[in-house]
Amino acid sequence: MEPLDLRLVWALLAVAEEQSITRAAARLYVSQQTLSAQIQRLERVLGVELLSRSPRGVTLTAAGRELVAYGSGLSTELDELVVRLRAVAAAEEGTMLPA
Amino acid sequence: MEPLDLRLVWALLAVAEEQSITRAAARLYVSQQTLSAQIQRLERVLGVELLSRSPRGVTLTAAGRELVAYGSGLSTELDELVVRLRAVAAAEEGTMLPA
DNA sequence: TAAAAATACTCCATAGGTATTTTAT
DNA sequence: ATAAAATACCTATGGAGTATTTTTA
Repeated sequence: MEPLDLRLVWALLAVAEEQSITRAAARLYVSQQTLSAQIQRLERVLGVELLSRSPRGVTLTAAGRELVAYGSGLSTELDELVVRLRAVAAAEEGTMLPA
Repeated sequence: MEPLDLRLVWALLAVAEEQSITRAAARLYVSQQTLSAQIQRLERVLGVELLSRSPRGVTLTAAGRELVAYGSGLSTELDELVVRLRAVAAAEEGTMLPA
């Protein structure tokens, strides 16, 4: 199975906040077309529609809201994880005997 | 900041189980060189050494063990998430009125 | 000195950009 | 008619493979 690309989840978070692919794209410094394709890629990998499209713009589906909720928490968790890893690595360095 | 690529984390899990890049590579159907590069990429992104290398093979650093522990749980969580998303999507479909 | 991992290189898949078309109010 | 998203097409970055070299117990 194709693995979940977290960049695409972060992209969805931006779309959710802006309630617009076009505006989120600007904020992410990518083109509207690219962000649109990213969301489609995410939907294809998950096999689930995340956005309802109309010429007025986009709204989250129930699955989209669920993923946004999970993704927000995950984003925080991963940031904390990286900090922890670096702390652990630094501590291990400290246990090395001087050359 | 460069985003964490989960495929690389799954690769580390395989290396941890096999305690060997070469054997893990075989299990993942990629070359030893590719898997070696993947782990280096992961280490570069995180800014942390995950493996201690020697001609005898590899062993996890403290940070490597921490990431393996976190990654194992995450793998399970994400599988469950996908199942949940599909269930939610199916339920929403059900609420649509027939055309 | 030999096994395990790292490096050098080549190639190709795919993510991203630009131009354009489609959609539905 | 118009503003938003989708599609078509092209390009280039970087991930994967093969051959080879390096490492140290």
